[in-house]
Amino acid sequence: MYALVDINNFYVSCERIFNPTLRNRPVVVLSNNDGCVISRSNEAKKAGIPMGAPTFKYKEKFQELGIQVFSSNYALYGDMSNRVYRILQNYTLNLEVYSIDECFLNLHDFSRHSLGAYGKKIRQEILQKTLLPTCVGIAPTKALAKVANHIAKKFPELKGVYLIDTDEKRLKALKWLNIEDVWGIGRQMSKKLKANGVHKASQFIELPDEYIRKQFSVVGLRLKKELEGISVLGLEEIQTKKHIATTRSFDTTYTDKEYIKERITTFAVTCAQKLRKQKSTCQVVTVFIYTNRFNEKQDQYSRSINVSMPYPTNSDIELAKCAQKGLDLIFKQGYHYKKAGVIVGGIAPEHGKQFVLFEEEPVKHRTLMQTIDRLNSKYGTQKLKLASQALDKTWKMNQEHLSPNYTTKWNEILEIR
DNA sequence: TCTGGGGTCCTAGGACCC
DNA sequence: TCTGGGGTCCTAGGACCC
Repeated sequence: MYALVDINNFYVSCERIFNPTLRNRPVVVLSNNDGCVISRSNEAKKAGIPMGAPTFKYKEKFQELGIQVFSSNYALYGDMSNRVYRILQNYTLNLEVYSIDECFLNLHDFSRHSLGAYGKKIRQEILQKTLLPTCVGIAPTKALAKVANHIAKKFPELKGVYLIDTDEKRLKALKWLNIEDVWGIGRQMSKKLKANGVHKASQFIELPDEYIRKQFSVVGLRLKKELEGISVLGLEEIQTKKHIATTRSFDTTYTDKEYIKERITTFAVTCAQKLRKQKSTCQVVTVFIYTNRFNEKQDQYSRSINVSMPYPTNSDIELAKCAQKGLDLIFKQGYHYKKAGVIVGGIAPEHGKQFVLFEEEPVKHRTLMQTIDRLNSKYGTQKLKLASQALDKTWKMNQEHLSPNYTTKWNEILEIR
């Protein structure tokens, strides 16, 4: 049996912990740059604020309805997430951190007769120790645990915990569940399914295997098995990432190559730092650029390219060089660029690097990078930069509604007091 | 004027091999 | 008139997730 523990309206709930006046009031949290809504309290959902609502279109509505608005505060959310996972680790080490606010637990060590009670206990402990409300869904497969969690969320009388442990309950749940709410069925798939008269999860599992395989590939087929109660998705405990990305939308569009080159360089450096932090190297750098897809009047252009390196590295200098080379290959003059990014792949551990026959990373880099990291951690991130990064500029995000870093910066809190 | 960022996995098609 | 079969690997693009 699997449990899915999911923190309710996570970012909003984090803001509420330290600001009790927000309780029972409509609250939303915005994305980077305050661009759009990415977390909503139940009150905000009821008020008709959709997920992904662009801030500029909803500003008046926020005011009208007295909705409290926050910029995203990842220092706070990341720290609260860690606290929750430390609690869960006391229950079992057999867990998969699925996202910042969701965690799968494998419950095979737990007594089958009291799974519901365990769910309640977990929920209660998290609430007591962090003030974060969660829902717990328990079922024989991960996809069904998702379903159970969804039910726990929708029916308050269940008090946040639902257990699917019989076929009867499973079928009842699937008859109730709308097809678009099934984990793994997104916009395209539900459109196709509804066009064929499939509106409920129960109808999906009645479709023949061959049909699902053909229309939705093995991914769809696996999902069918999972919903039938046959577990095919295991717990993915390994936490090594396959890609690490640093990407941003710009405040406005830019046509100047030098500007974009500077941004790309900084993204590459950030990727290198993320790699060093987790003691990894990479061997492929992907660079991409986009125009503004929302502006239909402008000519659209988007391209990405992979640049392979001769040896695995996590050096700022190597990655910056490589990313700049990639940009040179894809940049086209005359377009208005709105977004760019750098993604590194071919990730491997720093130690036990593969032996390279002809080329070696310059040894100097390793000690240089260690020094840079040390100075930056002492004097603030990005104090020490490469010359190809802009020295005079700091790229500030739009964050008009940022809350204090309650749990990680005590001096800030004391100042407020 | 103003629409996020960071991930995963799969498939199709092309280049290449013998 | 007639032009093989069976592979691998890589990339771009698309679907999905939170």
